[in-house]
Amino acid sequence: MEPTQQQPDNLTPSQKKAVLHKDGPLLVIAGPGSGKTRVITYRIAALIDSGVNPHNICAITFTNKAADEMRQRAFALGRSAGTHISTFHSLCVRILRQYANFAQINPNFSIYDTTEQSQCIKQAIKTCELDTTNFSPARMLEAVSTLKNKLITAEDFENSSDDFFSNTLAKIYQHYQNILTENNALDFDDLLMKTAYLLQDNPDICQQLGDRYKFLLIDEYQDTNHAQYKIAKSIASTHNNICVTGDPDQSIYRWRGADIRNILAFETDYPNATVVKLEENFRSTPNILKTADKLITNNQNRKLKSLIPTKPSGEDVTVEAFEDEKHEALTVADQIKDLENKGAQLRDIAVFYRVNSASRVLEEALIKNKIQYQIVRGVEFYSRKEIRDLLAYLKILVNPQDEVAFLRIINTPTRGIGKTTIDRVGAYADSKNITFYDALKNADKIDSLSKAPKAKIAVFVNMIEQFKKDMDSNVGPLAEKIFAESGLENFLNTSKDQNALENVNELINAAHEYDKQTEQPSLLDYLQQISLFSDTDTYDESKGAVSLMTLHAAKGLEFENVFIVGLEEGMLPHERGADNEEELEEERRLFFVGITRAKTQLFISYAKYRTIRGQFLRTIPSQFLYELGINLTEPAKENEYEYEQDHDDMEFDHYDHSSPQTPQFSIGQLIRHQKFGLGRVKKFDDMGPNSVVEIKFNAGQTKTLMLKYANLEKIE
DNA sequence: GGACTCTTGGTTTTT
DNA sequence: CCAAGAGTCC
Repeated sequence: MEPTQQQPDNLTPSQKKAVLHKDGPLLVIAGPGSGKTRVITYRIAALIDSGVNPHNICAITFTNKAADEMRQRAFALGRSAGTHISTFHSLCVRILRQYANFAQINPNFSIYDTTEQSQCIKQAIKTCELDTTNFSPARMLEAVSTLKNKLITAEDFENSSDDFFSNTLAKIYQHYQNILTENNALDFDDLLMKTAYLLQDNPDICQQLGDRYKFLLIDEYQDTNHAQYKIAKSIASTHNNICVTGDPDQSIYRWRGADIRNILAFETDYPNATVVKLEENFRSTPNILKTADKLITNNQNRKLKSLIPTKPSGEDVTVEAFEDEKHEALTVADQIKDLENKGAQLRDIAVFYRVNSASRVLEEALIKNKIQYQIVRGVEFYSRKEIRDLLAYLKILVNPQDEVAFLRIINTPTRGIGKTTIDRVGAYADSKNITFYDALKNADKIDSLSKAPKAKIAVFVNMIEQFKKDMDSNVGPLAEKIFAESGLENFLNTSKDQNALENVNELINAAHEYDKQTEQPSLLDYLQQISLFSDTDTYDESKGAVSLMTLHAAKGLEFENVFIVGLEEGMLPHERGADNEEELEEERRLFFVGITRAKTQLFISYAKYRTIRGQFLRTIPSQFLYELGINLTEPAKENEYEYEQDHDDMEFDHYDHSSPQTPQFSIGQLIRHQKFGLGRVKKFDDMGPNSVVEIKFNAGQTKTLMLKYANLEKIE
C-alpha cells in the first residue's frame, strides 16, 4: 500500500469534512464525478483509525459489483477486514436467515426472481378465475411489487381497497403470497418487506443490529425505496450514526419504488444532520459538464447544485444525425476505430442505449469491424434455461417445498413424466394438503396414476434422494455430479448445444470458485447469494473490450469515451415515460447520468429512421436535444450514407392504396398538424369520410381527430 | 406424452 | 420483431 494513501491529505476541504465526520447523521450530496466512492472508502478507514471496530461498520451499496469494488478499495487501505459491505438485499437475506423464527419463515427459503414470480402470479390469477388479458401477470406483479415496497401487506391492502380493481388485486396479492409461502419462497420485495417488519415488530432485534452495526453508511441513497428507508432507520435508531450519500439528479429507479424524497427530506428526518456538498467534478471536461448542466436545469423538481469543473477544457461534445440505426451503429464502430488509432484503449470506450434490444444492431456492427466488446447485462446469465435447470436441481435439495423448481426439472431432461401425470400428482398433493414432493414420494398411493408413470416417478424420487446425501459437500463437486447424473449433460450433448454446455461449465467453475473463496461454503448460502447476483455485476473493466450497456447499468461507472445512441422521442425519453412530467424528468436524469459518465469525449447521436418491432419508422429527434440548444432543423452534422443491399426492400408504400377522398394512415406515420405540430399516428380507424386518427404529438398531448377536418400533412 | 407449427399479443429500466 | 401459448399431429 502506498503510504500516501493512508492519510487522506489529498482530499478537498469538503471531502475531508465528510471523511472525518464522526458521530451522528451525515448527508453527503455528491454530484457526478465528485469522488464520492473515494470519500466513503476513506471514511471507513478513518472510522477504523479512530478506534471503531471494523466489525461494527456496515456499508450498503446499490449493486454487488459496487460492494466488491468498495471491499477491494478498503482492503487496499489495509483496513477492511470484518466490515460488512453489501447491498440491501444481501443484508436482508443475512438478517432473515439469522432471525428466521422471529420473521416466521423457514431459513432455507428460495429467492424467486422475475421468471419464478411470473409463474406464481399466473397461478394466483388462475386461482381467482380471472382473465389474464384484463389482469396481465406483468401488471399485477408490478402492482404487488409497488405495494410491497411501500410495506403494504396483502391484509392491509385488502382492508383498504374499495373498488373492483383494488379488490381483485387484493385477492391476487393474497393468493400470490400464499403460493410463495407454500413454496417456502421469498421474492426480492419480500426480502425487504419481511426485514422491515421484523425490525419494526422486534425492538430487541433492532437493538442487537444497532449494536452490531454501530456505523451505517449508505451509498446511492437517492434510489432507496420506502422499505429500505425503514430498514436503515431501524438499524440506526439506537445510535443515529447514519451516513448517506447520493445525488438527487441521478435518481433513476422511481419505477422500482425509489423515493427521491428519502434523500430530499434527510435533514428533516435527522434534524441534527451534518450536510456536506461535493460539487467539484474530477471526472469530465468542462464541455461535457456544460452539456450535462444545460440538460438537467430543465428539471423543475430538483435542488440546485452546480457542477464545478476541475479539468482543463477538452473536445467538443458531438451530436450527429444518422439515416437509420444501422448507419448509426456502423459509424459508432468507425469512430471507435478512429479512437483506437489515436491510442485509446477499448476498455475506455462505452456505448449506452435506453433499451436492451438496442444492443443487437451495435453488436453486429462491432463484429463486422472485428472490435472486441462485452455486453453488460444482455441476456442474463442466470436466466438461461440450462442454468436455471441445473440450479433448480440444487434448490430442491435445500428447499423441498419449492414446487416451482420441481416443475422445472421433473421432466427436464424428458423422462416421460408429462402434463397429465403432473396434474394428477398436483391434485393429490392439494387434496391431502401435502407438498408436491411428498406427493411424488407417495406416488404409488395415487389411484389416478397407472403403473408406468408411477415407476418413472419412483426413479426420479430415488435420484433426488441420492443427490440429497451429498448436500453437505462442496457446491462445485455437487453441481458437477448432478449435471452428469441427472441426464442434463447427456441431453445437452446430444442436442449439440455448445453454448449451453459452455454456460453450464461456467456455472460449475463459478461454484468451485465460491467454495474456494467462502469461509463456510454451504449450498443454501450459495443459492441465496447467486439469486441476488445480476449480470451487471460481471462487468470486467480489465477486459480489452468496448462496453455496451443500458443507461441504467451505466450508473456508477466512468469511461474516457462515451457514445449515447438513439436520442429520439420514444426511445429517450422512452414512450412510457413521456406522458407525465415526473417520469419525463426521470428520463432526463437518465440521460444526465449517461452524459456524466464521460471523462474526455462524448458522442451523442440519433437515427432519422429506426426499425421498431419490425417496422421501419421515421423518428422525431429527442426533445432533450432541443434542450441542449442544438438546432435540429439543420442537424449538427449530417452524414453521407450509402444504402446497403437490404435496404432495397424497405416498404414505404403502406399508404399507397389510399382512396382519393380519404388518405390512409399507418400506425407510426409521422405527421404535421398546423396547430399542434409534429406527431405520430397511434391509431387509425378507417371509416371512409368519417375516419378518425389518434395522434400523439411531440409536445406531449394525445389527440383524437376527425381526419377530414384535421388537415394533416404526412412527413416521410 | 411429446415434438412441432401457427397465432397472438406485447412492447423499459433491475435488486 | 420476438416470445409464449394454443393447437396439431405422430
